[in-house]
Amino acid sequence: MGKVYTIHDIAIRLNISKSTVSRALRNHPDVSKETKMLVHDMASKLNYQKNILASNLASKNTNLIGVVIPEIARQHFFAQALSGIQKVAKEHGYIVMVCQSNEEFLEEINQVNALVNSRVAGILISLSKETNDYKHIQNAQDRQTPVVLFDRGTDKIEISQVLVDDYKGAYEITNHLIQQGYKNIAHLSGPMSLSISQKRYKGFMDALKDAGRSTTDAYVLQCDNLSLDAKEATERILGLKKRPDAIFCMSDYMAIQVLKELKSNGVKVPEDIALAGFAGDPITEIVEPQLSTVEQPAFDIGVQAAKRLIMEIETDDRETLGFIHKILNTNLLVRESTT
Amino acid sequence: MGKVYTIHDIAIRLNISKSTVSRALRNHPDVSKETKMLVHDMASKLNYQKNILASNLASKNTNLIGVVIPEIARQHFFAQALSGIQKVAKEHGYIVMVCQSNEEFLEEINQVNALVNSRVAGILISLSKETNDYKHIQNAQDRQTPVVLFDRGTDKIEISQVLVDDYKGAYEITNHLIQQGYKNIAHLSGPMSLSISQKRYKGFMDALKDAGRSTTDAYVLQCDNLSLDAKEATERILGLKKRPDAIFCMSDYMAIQVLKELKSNGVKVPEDIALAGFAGDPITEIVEPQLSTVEQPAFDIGVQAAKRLIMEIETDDRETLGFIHKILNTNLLVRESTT
DNA sequence: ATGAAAGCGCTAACAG
DNA sequence: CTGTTAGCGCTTTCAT
Repeated sequence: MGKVYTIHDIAIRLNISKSTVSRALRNHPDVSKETKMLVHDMASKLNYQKNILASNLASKNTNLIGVVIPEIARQHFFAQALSGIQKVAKEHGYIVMVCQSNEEFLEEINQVNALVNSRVAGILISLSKETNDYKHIQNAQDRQTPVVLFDRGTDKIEISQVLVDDYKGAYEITNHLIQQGYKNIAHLSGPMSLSISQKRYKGFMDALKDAGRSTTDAYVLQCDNLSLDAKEATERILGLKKRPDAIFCMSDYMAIQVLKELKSNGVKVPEDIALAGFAGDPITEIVEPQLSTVEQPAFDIGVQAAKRLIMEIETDDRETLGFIHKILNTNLLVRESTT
Repeated sequence: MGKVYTIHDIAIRLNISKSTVSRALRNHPDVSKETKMLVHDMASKLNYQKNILASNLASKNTNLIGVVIPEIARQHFFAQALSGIQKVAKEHGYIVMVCQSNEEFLEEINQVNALVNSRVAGILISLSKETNDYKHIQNAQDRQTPVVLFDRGTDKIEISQVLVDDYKGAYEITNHLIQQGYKNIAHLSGPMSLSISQKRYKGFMDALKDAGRSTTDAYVLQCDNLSLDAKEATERILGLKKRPDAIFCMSDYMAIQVLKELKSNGVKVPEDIALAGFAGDPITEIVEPQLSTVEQPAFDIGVQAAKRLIMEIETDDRETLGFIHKILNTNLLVRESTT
């Protein structure tokens, strides 16, 4: 039932001006030690809490960082990246607010706009798989809100991005499959609107090509959980007259589903079909057989992206700071499912 | 580089007053169709976006709901609950901002205070496992910010809570173990600061008692990942002279780790030792053997908690609305690991 | 070192 | 239906 006190209240009680209180509270050098003491004491006595809305409105800046990710759950990657973001944000005195786009374009637009309107200091986005238009992002930037993309980027607009070397990661694991002697490698790719799908697909194809394999008969299924889910895709693969002896899935999440489906069809991994994923989700270590995958530096992506965003927020010359593309390395994890 | 326009800008251009613009934008009935048209047109022409800070400051309310959860990842439960929260929030025009306490008390306090200071309309909290003092929550309520606890509650303060029937869930799965003929059931409990640990522990003990079992020699290990992690706990159990023939873990997360450890020690589940978890995490269906567990209505918890919070936010008589304790039912999932 | 005054961008009586 | 006038609670010149 407590009244909510303002600087006014404490100014009155101390018989000084609002301005002085405001300064004292922010530890402004122009305030005497004694006044500061008095103010702080009174503040804690009244349990004063600064109204951040008012503060931000007046000072025209906030300590909020908005994060928009496709989904918070299921993908261990985002959770990890988020931790990285939060670590850095905290160190620099920012609070992060997280929004989910649920992989929906319209929802992403909504969230971004809501964040901009809430006058966040900056925004970190990992694009939804439906996103193929970037006006909302452009718009945010135009409205002086720095934006940094992480993990899922685009070349269509000028913007800082912190990504993973998806191409190389896919290339390496495909190559590993080839080295292991698998002759007929299928690829379950993701929606091609996603940069990561494209790059992983390309890495896959190039690895085949470079090994002198025909890429024309490489069996690729685009699997986006809408028109085609992993379960169905697996069935199709199993139904092929020339059944692949290895499957490279563009994500661990897919790989897990495929594994489940293979098992329930009595197909042995890796004896009958080898299986590889992408992400480095901890679950790949738990399933049987353990899944080979491409480990991503998820936490570090978050860290780098947040650091860059904060730099863009705090610079006084955005113009000459420009944009960066940072590509982080992956790490091939060879496990039971491909050996 | 775009200038950021305000209602003032559009008022000037249209030669009307700010108030009318403000009203038109909010679709106030007192504004003529034509003016509304003009205003909206001009607004979109200038790409006007309302400054929510100013709006909220003036109207003294926000459309933000803060959520504080121990951790966003790893526990599928929270992700699910969050989805439920977001669904309801969206339906009612609220935006949710999510904060992690990382299971740390101090971090929880920080997050709650930050949310209150940002003048969120209300807060949903699932307590950290370190939390045993509730001043920060009391404080938020005192400052007119409704708070609802979900999943992890407490009886120490008067507050609305949406919980799961942990006691009954634990009782039932323990009973199932007993029915299956397991004679020596161990329990890996969680930190006793957590209401859910206590209730699950009690459910376990009572089930034994009611079956006429001696509870004094029931082997219970309190396992909080700090003083004792699941791996170590498993080793201890395996080292027992009178080795248990079943283990009931207070969480699926624990159960998975135990399972891993049992396997790596060549112990067969359920032949040598049966294993059960709690939560209904999808991972329990993926591991081998599939884990018996107690399914929680995670999404629904989120839904109910959010609904209640919004009710408390929007009521004009908080006093007589009072608090509620809502206990949702669980569902026993019997699978391979206990049969 | 402190105060007075203006204003951030919006909403909300109150008039008319 | 529209305009005028005050604020919301804080920051920020500009004086003193």
